[in-house]
Amino acid sequence: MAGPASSFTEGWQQTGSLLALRELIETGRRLRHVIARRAGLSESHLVAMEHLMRAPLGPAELARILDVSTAASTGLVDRLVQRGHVEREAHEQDRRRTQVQVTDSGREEMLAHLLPMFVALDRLDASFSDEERAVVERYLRGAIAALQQLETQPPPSEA
Amino acid sequence: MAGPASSFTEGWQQTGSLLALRELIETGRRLRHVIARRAGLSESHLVAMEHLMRAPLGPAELARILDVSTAASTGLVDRLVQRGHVEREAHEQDRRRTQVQVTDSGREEMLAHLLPMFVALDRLDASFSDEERAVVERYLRGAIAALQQLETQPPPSEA
DNA sequence: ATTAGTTGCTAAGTTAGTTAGCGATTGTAC
DNA sequence: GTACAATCGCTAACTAACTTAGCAACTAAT
Repeated sequence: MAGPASSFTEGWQQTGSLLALRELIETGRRLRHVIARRAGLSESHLVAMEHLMRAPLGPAELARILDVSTAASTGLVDRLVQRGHVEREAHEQDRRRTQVQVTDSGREEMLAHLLPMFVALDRLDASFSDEERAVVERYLRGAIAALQQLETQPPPSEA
Repeated sequence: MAGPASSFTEGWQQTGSLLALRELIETGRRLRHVIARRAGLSESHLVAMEHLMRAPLGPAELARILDVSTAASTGLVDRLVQRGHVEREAHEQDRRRTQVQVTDSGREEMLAHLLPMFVALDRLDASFSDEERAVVERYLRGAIAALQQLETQPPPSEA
């Protein structure tokens, strides 16, 4: 006998855009997994490198971003240092801290893996008009906001 | 000195929709991580359950979908059986195979975690017109196709 | 000056993956 | 029909990446 949640989803009519949205998230996850494998990295390493390429971070900041313990973050940074992808540097003002900085060679190697995806998506994006892109952006921003809200609040069943 | 890939991305103009697209993929990844944690599952378990809720699968099929070894797939199914989420059943025609079937309670528990996301995205989707949704779907399908193509072909640097 | 909190690490342990190999079974070639 | 190849799903031994607990050095707050 199906429970209430199963009954809900059985009767649920999903639009093409909604199905495509969920499939995109799943495809993005799979591609990241494939890229990590090609790069010889774990997915955590890949995500960490993507963040570090934006700006240097401390291991504790990285731990918070990746939602892992500081011990795990230390280990992860150790492995990225071993590969020559990043370097640890002393913090200018706070002697407790270090700054993890991506090396030039690390950045180049990461981009060699990520660029095909950037280029492919850029090409798709360029094939839409400004008006169309505005609609798409509004939809995607709405989806991002909805998902982000769920990250921080517990589901209704926890009451 | 920046390499060629770094120089490319430095000069790269990204549109709002392109930035939103990449941020959506990242937010989807984070939310899946959070949902897995809340459910007390690893991300592999969560992905496996999502697939099994669509249709029963054999451990070897699951291994291919998840891109893990059959040994890992066996272990994963073992743990899902231990939690009462799935059951193994003999295959009707092929005595080598088993079918992994989601239990009613497993399905209910998974949906309790996933439903808030479904509902939130459904609500967003409903706030767009048919014409707008058509544009969004075309964009998302294009993005999915582009990403799927990259899963199967090596990047240009491997030549 | 003292207390509270943060940073980043080590140690010991756990989880979930890997590779190698195997028996049972099915599929293919002859 | 027989022999061989391929597939399925598992076990064993090992590895990678995480966890919790705890610590010294340092900064923030009082």
